[in-house]
Amino acid sequence: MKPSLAKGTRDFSAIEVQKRQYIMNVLREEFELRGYDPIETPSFENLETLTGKYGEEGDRLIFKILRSGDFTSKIDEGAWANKDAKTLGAKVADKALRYDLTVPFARYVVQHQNEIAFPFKRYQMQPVWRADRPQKGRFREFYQCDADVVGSDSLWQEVELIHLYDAAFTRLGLGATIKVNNRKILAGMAEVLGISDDFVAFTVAIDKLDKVGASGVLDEMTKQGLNSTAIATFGQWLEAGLTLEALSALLQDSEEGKIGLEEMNFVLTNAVEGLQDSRLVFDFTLARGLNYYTGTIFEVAADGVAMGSVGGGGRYADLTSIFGLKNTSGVGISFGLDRIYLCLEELDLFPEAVAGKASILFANFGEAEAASAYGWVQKLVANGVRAELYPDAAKLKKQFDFADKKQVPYMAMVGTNEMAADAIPVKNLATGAQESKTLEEIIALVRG
RNA sequence: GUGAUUGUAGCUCAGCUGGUUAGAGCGCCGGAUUGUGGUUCCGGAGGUCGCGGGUUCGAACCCCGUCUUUCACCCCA
Repeated sequence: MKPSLAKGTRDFSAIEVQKRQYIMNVLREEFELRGYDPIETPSFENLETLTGKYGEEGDRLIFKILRSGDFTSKIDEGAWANKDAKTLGAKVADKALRYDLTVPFARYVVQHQNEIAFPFKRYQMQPVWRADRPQKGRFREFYQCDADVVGSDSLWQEVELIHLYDAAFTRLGLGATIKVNNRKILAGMAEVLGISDDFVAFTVAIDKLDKVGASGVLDEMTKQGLNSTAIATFGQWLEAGLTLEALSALLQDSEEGKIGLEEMNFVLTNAVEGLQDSRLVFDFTLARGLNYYTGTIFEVAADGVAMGSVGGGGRYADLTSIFGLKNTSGVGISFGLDRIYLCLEELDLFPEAVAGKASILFANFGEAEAASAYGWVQKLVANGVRAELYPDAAKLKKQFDFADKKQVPYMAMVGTNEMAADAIPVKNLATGAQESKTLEEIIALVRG
């Protein structure tokens, strides 16, 4: 059988894992500095925990897990004959791989509500799965690194999360534009236009502004069947420019819209203080597809790279109520590890040091010599120096080739003459220089 | 889900208009060279031409289906 990977998945080799760990270490430090604690949840959940949380499109992209028993007996003939995928799906599968980290987190909070102290701040770095078609920067298995707070309505949380984004991307050296909006502003616009019932279609159209332009957005709205006078009015708004100032006049008659603007102003004025390298911009076209967002929403684009968003998030006032915990508002952000990786790679921003540390390989000259060499290896390892013995008494050429390929910088030669010696020949493989060294000298040399 | 695109040795790729036994470079294994590598030279192994069907005297090449790759749309990190 020919080995191959499942669609949209990847293997990670040593250097890639090291680079990924570098990113995760930065994120972990920034999370923990601000009081977020780590949790983990299972890779799969009950199907009903996940369905209906991500919108229609999202439901389609959930990876379902086939029931392990005799699922065929649970299907009645009528449903099978109708080929109704939705009903059949629930019969055939009752578990699913997690689609994001937010919904499992909401489930976690409700289930552990008596053990945790609110406001509860957690971070989580785990893979998620989506049954999407792969393309640039899009995989079917990828990592999200999330920070969320639940149990506080305070807008200071939003401010902190913006600073968290800024601090992380600044440290990674990745120029980032943090776009923010507020769902209540969008809702207010729909309300004033009298198209609240078509809110989703409205946001989908608006979201395309930078891609298709103003006329494209209006065409899209027409295609979605929105009220034509509303579309015309919105066209005038677009022409005049939808700044925060303009919106405060336009949304006078919407209570929700006014609240949204208030919130947005608070977040913006407080978040610009102490911002490092990232740009923070209000973007009224930012909508986000996940339908559990209710207030502030975030999205981060990396500067200088053509890549989808490298992060996103927002406030969800009521996500836990689906699981039975009311009046508990949460807000959180997500870092897209895989896309951040691609950006850092493309812009050549990984530091040299992520590659493996220095180490030393002991050549194997035979049974007795190997035993002596292994004694050296043990002493070095005990002193925190990466050392290993070549396991077989192979030809030296082969042992050197191995060291080269593994990029081991030093090789030690414990031959018959050195078996009892206090100092042994150590060769620098890059320069070819060879010198006799004691244990202390080797420790100093390899540690650099 | 829609529309394109890709698949030949471990890797990167040639392979003419359909015509004998499908090639190269790199890598791998062995030797020149039994305790000092990277160079060089010599030899060797390695291929169901993604898979299934069809057309043809004959298919890596043409047709259909399918899987896979990459890209765009939708949506998203």
